[in-house]
Amino acid sequence: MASLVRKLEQFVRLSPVDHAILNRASTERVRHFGPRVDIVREGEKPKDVHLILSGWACRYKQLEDGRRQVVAFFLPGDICDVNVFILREMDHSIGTITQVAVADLSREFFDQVAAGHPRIVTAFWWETLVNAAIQREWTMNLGQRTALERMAHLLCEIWLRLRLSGLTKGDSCDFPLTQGDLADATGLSKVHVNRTLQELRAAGLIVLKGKTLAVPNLDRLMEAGLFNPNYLHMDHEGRQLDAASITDTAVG
Amino acid sequence: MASLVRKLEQFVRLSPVDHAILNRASTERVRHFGPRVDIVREGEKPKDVHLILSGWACRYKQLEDGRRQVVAFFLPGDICDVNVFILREMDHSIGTITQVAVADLSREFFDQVAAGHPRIVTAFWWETLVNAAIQREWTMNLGQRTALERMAHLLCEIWLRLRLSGLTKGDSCDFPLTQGDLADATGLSKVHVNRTLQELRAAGLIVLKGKTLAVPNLDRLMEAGLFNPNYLHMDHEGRQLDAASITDTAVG
DNA sequence: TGATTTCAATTACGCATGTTATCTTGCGCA
DNA sequence: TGCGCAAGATAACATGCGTAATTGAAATCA
Repeated sequence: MASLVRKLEQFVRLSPVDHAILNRASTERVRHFGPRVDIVREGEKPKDVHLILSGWACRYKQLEDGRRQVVAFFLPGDICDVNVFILREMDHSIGTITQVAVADLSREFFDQVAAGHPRIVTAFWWETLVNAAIQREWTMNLGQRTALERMAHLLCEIWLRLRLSGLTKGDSCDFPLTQGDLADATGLSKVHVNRTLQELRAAGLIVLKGKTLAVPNLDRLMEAGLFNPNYLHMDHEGRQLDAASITDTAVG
Repeated sequence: MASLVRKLEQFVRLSPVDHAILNRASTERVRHFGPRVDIVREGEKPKDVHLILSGWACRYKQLEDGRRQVVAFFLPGDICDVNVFILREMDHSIGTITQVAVADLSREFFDQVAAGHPRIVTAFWWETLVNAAIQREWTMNLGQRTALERMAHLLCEIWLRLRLSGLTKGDSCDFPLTQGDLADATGLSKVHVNRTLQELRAAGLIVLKGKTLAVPNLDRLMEAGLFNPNYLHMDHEGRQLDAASITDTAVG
């Protein structure tokens, strides 16, 4: 729950009671999954909302002939879909990338929040709106950007989201995605993902080896990806994010 | 408001009071726009939520070099973004396609709904979740489908959404999108949109002339677009949509 | 420790789609 | 009624990216 609270508090200041509520929700009903495993499958009835406590996961859709599109990555602190259970069936699947710990949030939890915890409601709306904005940006990414821009853009996004949750150290971070994952997320072939990564490496924009990514110069990577961070809505009401607020935020 | 209520009631039965609330919200503060005009611009502070009363509009994003991506189409009865005003600035623009009438919904309106009208809250969550699902499907469309599939898929979606709001007559409907609009939405060039439409016409899947689209055989068009309507979540709690429920729903 | 599988790298070749350009058709407006 | 411009159609040519196939390097596991 550390990552979730840290993230939400970038946006709304939560009360001690709010903290307690979130803390409780994210320690009850925790499940663990291995890597490369489905948490939820398309067609199932949505039952709970999933909060990623640790590990990476993704949301994906698949065509009958096997073509697969990753439509979102979930990092620690991400909520899969606030209030999904009002829908009859899932229109996509959620699968793990690495080992993952998930907290299941019930309908009752959301009812309770809606009834008496307006700041959490606002924070969840913010989460929902940002996720929608990310999905739009992915549409833009796939529709208009070249392979190189697209890849750079995706890496910038992941980088900033990790940094917001305190999951980067210096200029590097864990990066468990395979080239196949990146291909499914960018709509490129694996071969072309490989070519594109080589190009980014050759330009000195990334250092990607094993399961670690380093970004020596974020500004240059952002330029290459035509990346404008506005859609992440990482600031609020005049509170700007700077290095200090990112690294110093105390977390209950 | 007719289209909005008709649509929402596919999902939740609203009380007479709910009707009155929605009716009031959509008759106060109505604005009219000409075709090809911006309603909201990227970077602005979101002030109200927009409900499209009549006409077609779109949500789009643009890169500095002019590349433009339409990330959503708005049809009558669509709400642009429930609760956007909690964000500091818009990450995209909203522009009209045709003449458009818009009702502006205030923060106070949403507070009032949240406080005392749980069915409307649920209905708005449904609207939000469906819009998110549509955006995901667009990501899939751009990332995995060929030009022909992509175009067929888009046309199926628009067709079904129009039908849900009672805006089709028989097998045809108004269709004000230019090939340029379709290009911006599908991520294809205008030339290739033209080629693709020719191909759909030659296959007898669509009849598109002037500003009118006819779909002689929806099932075949859906096959061509690998279209699975599940993501539109047009049914709920065992209530299936059939021809009757679509055409006979009484609207206040 | 070797066997097995997954992931990354690389090459050769083909095609779906983009680009540029020109021409035609349709349509709003004086 | 016809001018003027936007939208649609068509053709010739260019290319970014996909496909298929092979090899090598890591990770996983018996």
